[in-house]
Amino acid sequence: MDLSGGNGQIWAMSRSERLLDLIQILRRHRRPVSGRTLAGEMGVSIRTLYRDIATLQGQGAPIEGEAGLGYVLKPGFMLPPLMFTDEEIEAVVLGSRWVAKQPDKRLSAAATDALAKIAAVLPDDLREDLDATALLVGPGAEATEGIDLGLVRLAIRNERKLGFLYRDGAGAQSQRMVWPFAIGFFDKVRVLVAWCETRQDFRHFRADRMSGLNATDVRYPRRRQSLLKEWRATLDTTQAGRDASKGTGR
Amino acid sequence: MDLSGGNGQIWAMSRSERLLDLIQILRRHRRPVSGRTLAGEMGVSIRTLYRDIATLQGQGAPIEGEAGLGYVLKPGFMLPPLMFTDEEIEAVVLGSRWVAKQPDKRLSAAATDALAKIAAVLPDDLREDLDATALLVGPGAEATEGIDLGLVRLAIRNERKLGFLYRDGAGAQSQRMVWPFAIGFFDKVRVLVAWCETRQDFRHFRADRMSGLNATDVRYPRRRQSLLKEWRATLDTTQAGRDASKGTGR
DNA sequence: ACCACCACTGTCAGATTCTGGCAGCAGCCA
DNA sequence: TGGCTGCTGCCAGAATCTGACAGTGGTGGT
Repeated sequence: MDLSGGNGQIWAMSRSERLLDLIQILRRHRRPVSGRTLAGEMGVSIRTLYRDIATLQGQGAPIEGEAGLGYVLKPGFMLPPLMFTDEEIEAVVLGSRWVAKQPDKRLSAAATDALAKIAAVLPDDLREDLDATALLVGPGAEATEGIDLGLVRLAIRNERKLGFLYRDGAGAQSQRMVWPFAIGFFDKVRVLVAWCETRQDFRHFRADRMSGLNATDVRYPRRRQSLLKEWRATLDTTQAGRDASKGTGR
Repeated sequence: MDLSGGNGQIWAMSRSERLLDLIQILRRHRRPVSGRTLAGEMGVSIRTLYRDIATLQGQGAPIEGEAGLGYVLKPGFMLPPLMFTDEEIEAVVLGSRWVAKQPDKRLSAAATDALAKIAAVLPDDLREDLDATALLVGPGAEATEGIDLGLVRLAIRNERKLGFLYRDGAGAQSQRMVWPFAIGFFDKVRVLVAWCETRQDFRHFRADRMSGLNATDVRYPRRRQSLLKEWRATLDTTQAGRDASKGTGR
């Protein structure tokens, strides 16, 4: 039942579990960590730690060690072994293909890469099944947007202010400076959800009406999570819980 | 680089690799296989085989053994450890959420389950990132279909004939018997691609115009893969390669 | 009832692997 | 230069894995 998500069991780590833990620990520190520290945190000798690191690198984990500094895990994440139903894989692959067809180039490329990685480890028969089961959204949804949504996603992740020119439904232009915290993918259009400094309120902006994007380095003074929560609360009271996102299950 | 997709290396299997191999072997045989056979196929003693099976079961693998029969792996698949970029996970999760909002109940449920499994093993920070990054297609795409697309997918997977009533664009009704081999997910409508016995040609059918589904037990006399290939060839000559599906990247 | 076959468990010695400590080399920084 | 660090080779002891044997209980066929 547990599937090696085992964080905090009764200390009987069987190497392979320890390796996953190592990655988890590395993820937490984003600054270089010394081998000795890591070894201490895992209750293991330095020598063994070196061996573990080597093993992980051998498996493709992007861990980099530099003398005099320590270890850094390049952004990324190792998914432990997971059991999926045929239909679950089908769903995941179908979804990824949809994303791969989205206009957002960076996301699209990421989806393609993910697909390749998944396909690489799939048994042949299943791969063939999948090949046949999903022909994707063709031309239809290719809304053309003048801006790079990848930059917007970056701004969201780093909690930076974002400036741009917005043309509203009536065609009126206005200059905006906002605190972006979420993106909605709708049928034909993507929507940025943000706190608008100009209007001092939550606003959403259709990506195809935005232009002149200006990704600043200025961090906005709130936590993204709390903005999101607050915004959702707003929705609940005004729209009677029209769920915009159920999230990953919490 | 290789990531334990290692099939056929120079025999230095480190248990964990062997376990993955075991699952692969089990997948191939869909009828019950005796422990002795499995042990032989992996070049390992029966006792060890039993231990390996126990380990896998302990990790959540749906392997069932019955005395007098052998072992069966309930349909499903174990994904080995995989490295993903942040953006790749983002893409996969976003895609899965899209699928989760699709009208096809079974697929939708599968997507939700897959999401739960992925979310369960994600470190907290990443999970929060994802929570914020994708608000999904809201009401928009909920095309109502009178048929259960799950049945259609099943017929495709098992290569069974499918009967139904079709109402074409002009409103004319007709009874069809087809060999289904693919489903296309378009913007607002899902499309079944099949060889139509009535018309003796490839046809596609909008799901919202189908009714009176009759999933037969009769296997159609062609391989799904070859039908798919042939159909694609048709497309290439008539439509100058309007790609309907690039597949998993091979 | 009988038998062959099978899944499954316990035990135990030998093989295999893992681990920790030590020594040594090389790169980075002050 | 010295201190810190990554990294490798080596080796003995610890931990784990493996194979063989013995035994239990369930299933299907004759």
